[in-house]
Amino acid sequence: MAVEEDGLRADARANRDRILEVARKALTHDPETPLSAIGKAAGVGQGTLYRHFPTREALALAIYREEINALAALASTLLQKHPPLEAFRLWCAQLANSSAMKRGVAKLLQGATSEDDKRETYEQMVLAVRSLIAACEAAGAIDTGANADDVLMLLGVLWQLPSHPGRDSQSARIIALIFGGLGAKD
Amino acid sequence: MAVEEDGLRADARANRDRILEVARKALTHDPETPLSAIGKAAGVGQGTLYRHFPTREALALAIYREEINALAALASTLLQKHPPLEAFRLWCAQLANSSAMKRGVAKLLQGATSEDDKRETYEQMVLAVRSLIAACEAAGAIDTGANADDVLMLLGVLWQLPSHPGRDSQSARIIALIFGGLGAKD
DNA sequence: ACCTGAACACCGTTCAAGT
DNA sequence: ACCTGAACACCGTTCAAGT
Repeated sequence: MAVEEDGLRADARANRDRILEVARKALTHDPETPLSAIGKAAGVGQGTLYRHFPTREALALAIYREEINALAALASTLLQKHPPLEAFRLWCAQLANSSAMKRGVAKLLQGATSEDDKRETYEQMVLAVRSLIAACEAAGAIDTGANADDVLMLLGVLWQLPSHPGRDSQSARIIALIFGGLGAKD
Repeated sequence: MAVEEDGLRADARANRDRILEVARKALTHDPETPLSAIGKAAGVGQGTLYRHFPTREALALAIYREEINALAALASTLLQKHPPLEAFRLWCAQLANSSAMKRGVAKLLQGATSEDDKRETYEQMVLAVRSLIAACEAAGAIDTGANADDVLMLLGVLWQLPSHPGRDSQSARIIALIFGGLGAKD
């Protein structure tokens, strides 16, 4: 009767979820928390942690996947409720604020094209940016010809900004710079 | 009679130089080369390596410091020989091509403001960008009010680009985007 | 089919002994 | 004043034994 959404046995799924929950808190507090400490805090053996997430990177990816999925989905939502350029701006602001992931995912945007699960996550983000660009172009709100990969690369610096007093205003300035590069008509 | 340029004993200086030389090759080949392997390859004991460079980051910083100094110095050289906007463009192109450092220094631009030696290196780069911006503004070649930290942050992605077939053209596109954001008149 | 936890390997860090 | 290299500590990874 148990619903097995992903073919995992119930206890395995429970372990997986518990690891993710513990790891999210631990890694946002200190990105270099020993995996052994996470395993212990989650109450699972070393082997269990390692089987679910073969590497530290795989663990980080699993943690942030939901958050990235939500961001990607947000693009079309915003496009339905707002004029294209406004939607794009709101999306960028949201991206800058999704500080939970911070530098954890910055690496994804770097060597992104290597492994499969990385590529998949990265592609979602590119598609979101591409749809926002396309809508703005169609509305004549920005110049044509912008490359989604390039823009995402630049937006990626918003995740690399250290958290300091002027962080929010710096984000705003950087977004304004990028929109200027896109030829945004405001 | 020995000239001690930095107060180091002759053998200590020789060791330091040898470590840097070996480390440069090893780390550009594989950024995660064990420090112990570098020590062995340089023919020094573990303790010697560790005393000269207390952390992996300190070693990387020492390696790239010359290269960064050269880049920073290049700004004023270019400004003397070319119109401001042209100088800025050439400088960015050079920055994109200084691939020897690649991702090694990308971290510097992130949490840059933490330790002292990092800050010093980072400041050099900011000053270079600031001088280029100021010259362009004075010549009316770009809009006024751009923030050097922001621009350097964006230029930093040029160091994060993975090396793939279209890398050079992507660099050029990204630079063009940034210059568009600056309001460059071409 | 999945878990545990001891065992192993590796690497960064220290430090007593040397020159 | 600087170096060596063995010793230590820590952490990622594996695997035989369990349920």
